[in-house]
Amino acid sequence: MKNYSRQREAVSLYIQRVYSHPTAEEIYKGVRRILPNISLGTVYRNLNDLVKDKEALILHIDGDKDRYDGHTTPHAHLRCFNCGKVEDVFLSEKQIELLTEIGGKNFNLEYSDLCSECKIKNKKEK
Amino acid sequence: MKNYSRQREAVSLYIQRVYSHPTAEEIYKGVRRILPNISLGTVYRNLNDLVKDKEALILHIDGDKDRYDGHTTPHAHLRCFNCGKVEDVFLSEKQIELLTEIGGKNFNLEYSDLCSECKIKNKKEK
DNA sequence: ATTACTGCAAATCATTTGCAGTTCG
DNA sequence: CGAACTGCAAATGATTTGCAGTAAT
Repeated sequence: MKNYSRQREAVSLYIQRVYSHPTAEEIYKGVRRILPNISLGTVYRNLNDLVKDKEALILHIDGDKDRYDGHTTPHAHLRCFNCGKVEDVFLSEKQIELLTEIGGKNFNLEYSDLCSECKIKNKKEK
Repeated sequence: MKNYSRQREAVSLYIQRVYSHPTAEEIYKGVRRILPNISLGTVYRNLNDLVKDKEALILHIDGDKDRYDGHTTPHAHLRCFNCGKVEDVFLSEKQIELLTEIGGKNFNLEYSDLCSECKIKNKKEK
């Protein structure tokens, strides 16, 4: 039977509270403020469990460090090629329907572009 | 100035000829039949160059080994959760238009599902 | 001749894993 | 108690990199 440890709960809570698509290392740093003795290995183990239980998404966006997303309702991601940030891109019902038509329910859609912040900065510089 | 080595040409040719979305290791094995002394490091370096020059796509699909795709016209990918194969999913003009509307031209769309082959096997077993 | 590229082997570094001890039910 | 989980540190393995030599222009 499953054993919901304090460590798992803390990791789960952390990724639900945050919208920054953090790496394991970042989650580790954040959760350490609550559980100062948690180890990075435990963070990885719990993230993997959460992904298996479909309570989190793992994003293999740039081939560097993996990122995690505690929000599992369908949406897309935008990776900024200026600052590296990963931003959520929300989808309408119609868009979700069309994506599901192409290849099924389990889709993963990602873009590289400037994020909204860098787009604004970019305009000002002209 | 750029220097188009035999190694680069062989790697480029290989990924253009093949539709299997090979890993660097697989490309290395394939290219070694033509250039027996090529090294894995050189394969990686040339793949990275090809990606920079937009002559290839790099696919970070399952967080394991990266895969490479020599076909850069817009299409999606289906990763089979039974056999692991990565299959091309072709898109209509209309679908490409929709995807471009959501987040711009540089999109990357991927599904997990059974591939066409495993779907057929699955039906027979019923 | 000069610059770009190679093969080789070692380094890197994100992630996983083995183990002895701990916590949860 | 027994199973599931932890912290720690070491192992793993894909990818990158330094370097001395080679090839392309």
